[in-house]
Amino acid sequence: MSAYYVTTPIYYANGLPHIGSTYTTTLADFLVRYYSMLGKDTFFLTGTDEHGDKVQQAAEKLGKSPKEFTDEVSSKFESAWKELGLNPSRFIRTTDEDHKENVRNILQKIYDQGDIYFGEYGGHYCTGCERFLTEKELDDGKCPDHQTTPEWVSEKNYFFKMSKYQDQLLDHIKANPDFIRPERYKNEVLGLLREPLEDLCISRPTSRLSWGIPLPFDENYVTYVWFDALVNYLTGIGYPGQDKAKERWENSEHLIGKDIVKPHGVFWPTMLLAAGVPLYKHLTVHGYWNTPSGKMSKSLGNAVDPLEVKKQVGMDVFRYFVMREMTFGLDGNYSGEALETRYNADLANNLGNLVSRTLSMVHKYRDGKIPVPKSLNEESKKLKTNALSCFEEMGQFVESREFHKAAGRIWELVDLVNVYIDRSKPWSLAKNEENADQLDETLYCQLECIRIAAGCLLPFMPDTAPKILSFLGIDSKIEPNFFETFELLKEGSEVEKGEALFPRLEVNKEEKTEKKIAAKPKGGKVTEDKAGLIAFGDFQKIELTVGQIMEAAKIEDADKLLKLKVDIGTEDQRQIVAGIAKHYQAEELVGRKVAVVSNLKPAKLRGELSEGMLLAASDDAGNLELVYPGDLIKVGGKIS
RNA sequence: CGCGGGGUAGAGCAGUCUGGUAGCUCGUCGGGCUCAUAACCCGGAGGUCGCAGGUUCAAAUCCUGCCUCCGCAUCCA
Repeated sequence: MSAYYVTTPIYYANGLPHIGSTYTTTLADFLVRYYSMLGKDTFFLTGTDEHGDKVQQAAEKLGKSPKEFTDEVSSKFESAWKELGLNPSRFIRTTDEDHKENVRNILQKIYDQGDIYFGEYGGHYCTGCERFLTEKELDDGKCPDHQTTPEWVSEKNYFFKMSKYQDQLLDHIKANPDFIRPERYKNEVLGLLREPLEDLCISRPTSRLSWGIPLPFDENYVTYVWFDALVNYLTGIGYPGQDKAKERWENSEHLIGKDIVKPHGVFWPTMLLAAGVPLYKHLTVHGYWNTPSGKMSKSLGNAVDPLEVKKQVGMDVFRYFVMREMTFGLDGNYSGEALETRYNADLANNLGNLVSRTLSMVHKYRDGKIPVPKSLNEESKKLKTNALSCFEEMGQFVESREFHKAAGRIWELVDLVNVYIDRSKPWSLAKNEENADQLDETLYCQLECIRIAAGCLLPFMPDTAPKILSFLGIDSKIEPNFFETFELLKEGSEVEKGEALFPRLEVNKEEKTEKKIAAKPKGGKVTEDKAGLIAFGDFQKIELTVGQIMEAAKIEDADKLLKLKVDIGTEDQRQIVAGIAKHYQAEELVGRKVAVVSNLKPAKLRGELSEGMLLAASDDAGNLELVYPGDLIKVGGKIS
């Protein structure tokens, strides 16, 4: 029995699962389920990354010890995955004792062989941020957050001789084309390796950061980020000591998002080479989920909450959607509308309806008992051929990590059955007793196809697929011949009528839509009718307030933006960033009354928080004029 | 000349490495069927593949130049 070992990144312990981490973890869960079906010994690792200054600071802010803080966060992660039906074999924490020990052992080994040295590290240190800023972060030589000039501080630290292993890694990548995939990311790493690698700073002095794993050879330092975090992939399976660990490692796959290609594609393999550990087998990289209007981010508040999605449509639908919708490796768009379209088209109309119409016919024409045909005609044989190759062909797409095509292959079969039914016309056959054999044949082929499709669907939809199989009177334990025979369902066994698997979602009925669909996370969505008109209720959602500009200033480096402080009658003034710098000078705006959209979701523009927008009129000639509410209504007055 | 990713039917996207009838989903129009979740089936309309050059018998695909959109502060897949 061969092994399969998959990991997700360990998630940093200062947030909660969001669409990205849920996507990665879902893919891992899918792969584990798939390879388990093939009879492999699978292991699935995820967990939390708990050391570092961010965590230390976050804990301090809450008046907690780092350990208390990470205990809470990591347990939230753990229970969230459980809630979402994602079941790792181990949930690792970088604060776990075996991990700390493992990290120290590996560090010691690499240190002993001379690949870690003590050196000087210099940088722009901002005391406000309590960290080094990169050249890029500096804004005209100053810290963008504190507007202070950082001090040039040099610090002694330990460095890992990454450069020593650069060529070895390059050779490995060239010799193993699927080491990093999809190809675009392999090319990215090859690009990084074209330049000489700098050695990696792997420590922080305890005087500055105490929340970490002490270096085994110098207790005045803790290890910083790379060894702490990446080594978890070995600790998770107890490498090298534990049984099976070696075989698992030989069949390991790291699943990551495209933002952390460099640490996983460059740092980690060189670390492994230094540690004398064979390299992992695959690094599989996926793209980002964006919203139709741009990137998703916590600070913009448009991030999708997976637990909310689960509540609305269920995890199976989410799983299917993310795997089917995104071309693996590229970025994809996540929207309630797209989800709704997939749901109705693929799940309700095709799959759900196919199951429903088939079961209904078996009940109507054969009293709910499965009939077995005497022979198959050409049409049925063609269908059978497609069904029997479905799992294997899907598997080929899974192997190449083209999940969208793997899902698509199942629907190729589903579509084919719908066409088959239409051509066979069982409802006509049922009218004449002479056609009983043909009717048996048609119904049986439908049922067998549904059985196989549901089997293929198991890793995609672990709740729904077993349900379909149970409708057919079989359990979801996959026998070795499950996908190889077209004669598995037994004559006379009963099928259930089954409830609708995926009730259609009604489009353009605002209330239902808002309730059922995972749309934009807050505020609901505005539904336009065909003439582009919105309902009065939609308009009412917009809160307009009379405000007065108290301060105005131009934003550096932005030719259109002004930063304004606006009094709208509330206790605190609102900061609003407005794109009107081409039409108004900052000075002339102070004191001016304006109409403000006061319940707009805050956004950051050029790093400045904007908590609303100003109403302005414009024409094709490029003129723009702020809407002016007049003198009668005081600041804070409502506009409607 | 900062880095990276895009620009292909009304919308969303494949296809580009490995040139050779431009494909998928949704929408739309017309027809069919009635077993089914107003579903399913058939057919049609709709594209100068961002622009301009070049290589080639042949270019969405290779080469050159240009235009344009998006991401690159913390966080984060």
